Amino acid sequence: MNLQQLEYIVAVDKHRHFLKAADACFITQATLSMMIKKLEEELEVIIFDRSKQPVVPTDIGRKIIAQAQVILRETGHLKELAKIIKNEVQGQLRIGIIPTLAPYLLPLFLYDLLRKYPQVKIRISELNTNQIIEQLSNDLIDVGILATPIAAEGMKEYPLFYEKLVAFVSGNEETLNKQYILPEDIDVNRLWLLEEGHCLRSQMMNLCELRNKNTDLGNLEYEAGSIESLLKIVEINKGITVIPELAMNTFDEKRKSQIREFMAPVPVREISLVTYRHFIKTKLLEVLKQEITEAVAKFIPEKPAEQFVVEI
Amino acid sequence: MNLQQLEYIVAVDKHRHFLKAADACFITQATLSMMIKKLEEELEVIIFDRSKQPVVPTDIGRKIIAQAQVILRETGHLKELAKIIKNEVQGQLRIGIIPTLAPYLLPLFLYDLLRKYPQVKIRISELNTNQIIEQLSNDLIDVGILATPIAAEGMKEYPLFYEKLVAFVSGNEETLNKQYILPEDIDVNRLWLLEEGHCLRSQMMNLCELRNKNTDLGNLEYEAGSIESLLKIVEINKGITVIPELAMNTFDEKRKSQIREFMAPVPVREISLVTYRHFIKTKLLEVLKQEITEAVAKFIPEKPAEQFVVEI
DNA sequence: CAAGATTTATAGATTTTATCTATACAAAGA
DNA sequence: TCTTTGTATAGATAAAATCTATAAATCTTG
Repeated sequence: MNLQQLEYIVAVDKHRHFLKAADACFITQATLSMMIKKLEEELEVIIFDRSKQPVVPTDIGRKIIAQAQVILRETGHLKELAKIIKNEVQGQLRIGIIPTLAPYLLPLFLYDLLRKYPQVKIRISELNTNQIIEQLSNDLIDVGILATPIAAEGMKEYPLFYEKLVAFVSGNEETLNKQYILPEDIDVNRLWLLEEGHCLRSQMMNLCELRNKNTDLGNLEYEAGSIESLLKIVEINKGITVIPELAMNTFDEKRKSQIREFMAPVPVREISLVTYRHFIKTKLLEVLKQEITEAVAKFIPEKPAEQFVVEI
Repeated sequence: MNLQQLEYIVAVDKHRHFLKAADACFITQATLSMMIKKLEEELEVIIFDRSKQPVVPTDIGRKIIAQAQVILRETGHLKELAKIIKNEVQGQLRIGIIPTLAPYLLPLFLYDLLRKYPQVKIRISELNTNQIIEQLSNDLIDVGILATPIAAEGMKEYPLFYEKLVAFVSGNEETLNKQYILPEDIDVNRLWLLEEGHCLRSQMMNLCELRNKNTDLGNLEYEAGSIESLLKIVEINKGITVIPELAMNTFDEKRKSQIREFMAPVPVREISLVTYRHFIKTKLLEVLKQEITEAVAKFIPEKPAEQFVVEI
């Protein structure tokens, strides 16, 4: 017994004519006859009385056909279900995101996304790059939002946008006199860094060609835990730091005046969605990518003519 | 999509293991993988997350599997239904039966049959042989009970029993002196016949080698419409007639004393069930045959050593 | 009542699908 | 790193569904 045979008997019941039913099923009459005969043999029941014109179902046949219709209705439901479900954005998405991005990126899209897709449950963890990679591998999170490229086996990267790096300069710094600066303009001895583990720290070090150098401005030693801390230090004390573009979104005029952009080619960090091997929540990923890209486009409208991705 | 694929995903959901599920389905793991992949492609939905160990259905997969189980349950019902129905004796059976048999045969089995198979509806028409054949051809009745053989195209005969023909002799007839008689002993001029149309009439004529002879006993001309009429005439008047064995079932002693059996080979009439070409109520026919044969066996226990079927 | 039309069944060829064996690939454990 | 476990894939084979052509049966019509 198979679903087609059931369709065939329902068609014959409907048309009361083998040829018409066959046409309706897009098969030849010969095939229809054979398939129905086969079903009858399997069930050991005669479904149609072919001696009548038009053909009529037998008493038994009517019951079989009724049940066949139930089955076909249920298979219709299954197909419908699949169609609805696959287009429906739903389920849980566990996101890991680096701390230098989280407070600036998440507010840009999260609220809209949750309102637009009420069936989607999102769980966010602020993690540094290594933690994200580990948790992806152990299926503790579904997707990471972090700076790329990362050389990690089995990870897939989906670049979202390129975020400029800019300098944030203390009021009494010499660098502030220039409109555009070069990496070389940054005095590595006056550069404040994030604490160990932040990818932005290594990017800052790479940008300024700084290797394992202890940054020590006078009597203060401070490895900042967040960009906001970095900013505060520069403001209160002296020196310079490098921050990503989105961090200056909510800057007041005072802070804005302390920003200095780099001369072309502009250093940028590549921000990507990263998934591990057997990631299957493709629909959710697609939505996430779409929502982030859209939201970010409003804040990073123009792309510099020349840019280069700073290594991690 | 087909029923097997649904069975396969249900099996994988149950065993949470492709190889075990494949064994349970009596196929190889390769086939199972391919079939499930095919279903997933058709529905455009991923049903199982194979990266997990043991494999688990996806959120979507769980819903698909649940609906698959509904469908499989309904197909189970269909098979059950067929099994029950095909063993259940039910439906309407329209029987045509010759008048020389009806009042003697029907009481022997009809009541028991209806009680035994309450789902069976029986409609009986007393018809002569030609009417039965015509009504069978026109699907006005399903089965005939009559004397055979009949040479009619498309008819199928299922012999039930062989009914002896006996002589019923008036008290003042010479023939009564013999214990067993021969057809030649019957004076055709003293033989009462049934009216035209009864097969028993032609059988009587064939038995007595009588052709188109007007039977006329003195001043009475009477073509009887029933065996009971024949008996009454013989009793009241004189002469002789031929009746079938079952007609003497309810005879009192007086009547029994007027019966004379034929010497071997004993003339019998063959009583059969007759159906037309596309008869499909085979189960009902089987039951009818069984019930009649059983009932008649109680009244016609011994079969004569030598007998011959009288032609119609 | 024979000839043609209509309807379903059947035979044999062909295409499609399901299944198998063997092997690859991936992940986990020793 | 090697072995073990679990799933996927490739190619061959077996099974099935389907097709074309035609038969058989019935019905219609001149």
